[in-house]
Amino acid sequence: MAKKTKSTGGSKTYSFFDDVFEVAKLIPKGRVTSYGAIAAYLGTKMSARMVGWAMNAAHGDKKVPAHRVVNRMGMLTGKHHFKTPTAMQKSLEKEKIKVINDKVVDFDKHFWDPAKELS
DNA sequence: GACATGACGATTT
DNA sequence: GAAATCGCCATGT
Repeated sequence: MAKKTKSTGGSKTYSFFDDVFEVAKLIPKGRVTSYGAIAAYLGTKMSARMVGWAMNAAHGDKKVPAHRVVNRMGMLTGKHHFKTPTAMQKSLEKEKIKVINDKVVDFDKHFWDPAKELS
């Protein structure tokens, strides 16, 4: 995490947001993770809310697969923030991830824990 | 510069 | 067992 703190000259008060982006980008295809998992990986100081908020900021960064990040129950809570409400589900289905009722099927199987995978 | 709010989660009552 | 509350930091007004 935070390999290179862009804070330098970065007028944009970056911080852990950058880390969240990094982790999000590392999510393998066909896998999903939760806000809390990322938060736990970055540190207890991080709360799931911040991760979600970070994703909001990630809106401008196409490289950030926000569609692979869902809440603890595997629900696509942030789909409303996408260009279209169905873009998120569509993207997941494209990766063989079934989504029913805005919820990821077999979330446990598709769950990707950065703390373990990136350990 | 202070107040309110936001893609959540865990703990406590 | 369910509902209510706190925590956490950044952003926009």
